[in-house]
Amino acid sequence: MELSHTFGLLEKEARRRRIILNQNQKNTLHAWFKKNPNPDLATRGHLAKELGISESQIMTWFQKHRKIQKQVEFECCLEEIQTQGQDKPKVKEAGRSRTHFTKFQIDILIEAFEKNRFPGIATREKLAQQTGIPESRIHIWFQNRRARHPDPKQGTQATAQLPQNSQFPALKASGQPAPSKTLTSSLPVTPALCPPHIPPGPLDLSMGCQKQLSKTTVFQSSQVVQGRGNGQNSSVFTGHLSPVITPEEEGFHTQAPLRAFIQERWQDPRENSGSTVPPLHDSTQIPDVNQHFWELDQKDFAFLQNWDEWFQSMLAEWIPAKEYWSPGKSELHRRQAQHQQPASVPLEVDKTPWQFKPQAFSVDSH
DNA sequence: TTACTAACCTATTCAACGT
DNA sequence: ACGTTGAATAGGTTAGTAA
Repeated sequence: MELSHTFGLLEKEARRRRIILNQNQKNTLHAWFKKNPNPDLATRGHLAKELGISESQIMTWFQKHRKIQKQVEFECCLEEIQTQGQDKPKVKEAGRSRTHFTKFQIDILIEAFEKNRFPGIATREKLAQQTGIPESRIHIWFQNRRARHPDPKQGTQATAQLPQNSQFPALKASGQPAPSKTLTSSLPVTPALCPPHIPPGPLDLSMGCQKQLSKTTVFQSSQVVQGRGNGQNSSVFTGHLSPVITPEEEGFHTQAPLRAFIQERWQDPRENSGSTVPPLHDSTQIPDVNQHFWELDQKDFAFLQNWDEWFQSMLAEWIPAKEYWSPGKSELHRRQAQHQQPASVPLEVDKTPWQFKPQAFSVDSH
């Protein structure tokens, strides 16, 4: 099977995740929301059947709209307070029903969790089938599990604060390379590989570029390799450690933290990183590709060993740009939106240490 | 190109339930 | 009362799609 076909399947699977609700569905949801903004599981299930979408989508929709409603109410409340100095009664919270998982179900979930902490929709749906638990509950279960059972493979990272790619000017400003079939070890992937012992340098990179600094203790590498070079034509890789190389069904558009993914692959990158459901009819290409990447990962390891050294040099290079980080994030976004990039910030990837990378190579040579 | 929004994430908090 | 853990919320991001 052609690699492109394999990717086609992955794309199809990835796209399946985004479903546009039609007007009828929206109307129904709005009607239900008016009646009860906090439908219970049974109601959501009923709605899901009625509308022909999944219960978890119903849940997401209601979550979103509760948020929106709260915001609207808050604004109204503010107005009222301003005009009358009165407080508004709180919205009554709906009661919670607790799902009781059997040992059998828990065993299946734990097994799946150990294989893959970030299951995609296909995996979750398969688990739902296996266990009889609604997919949305499985989603929640994994969220809770991740929160309460930190990955031991990740070690201590309480101080490992590095900016997300999305806020990282050297990466963001430079943009992703144009889609091509050439697989370059481009640097967007690099921040995900930050060692946990980044010294607190004079330039706090968390400033203005790390969200929720006070709360987040683990660098979220989840968005690091989410380029858009994965659309219709994507037999494309940006970042050779990108999840796209995995047969994992959500690999293409995954938001799962890449760190975990990489670490899993570091253990045995030739293995599927944990998908219990490789949705490929013919995945024979994948191990070859992964073998290819495994060899490249060896190069990356050498790269990582030099991390501290060049990170320091990068800091030195960037210190003059410190004022760039001072504005809040919104300010940063505003500047980016207005293309007001400070001259002191390395905008071209070629001028940064990010260029420290293995050679580009092609994956479609056969 | 831009706005909207579905889907996803982490962190935190609430609350049901078993001990 | 307390610990465990399912559920919900807050606040964020990415990326697909329609306007």
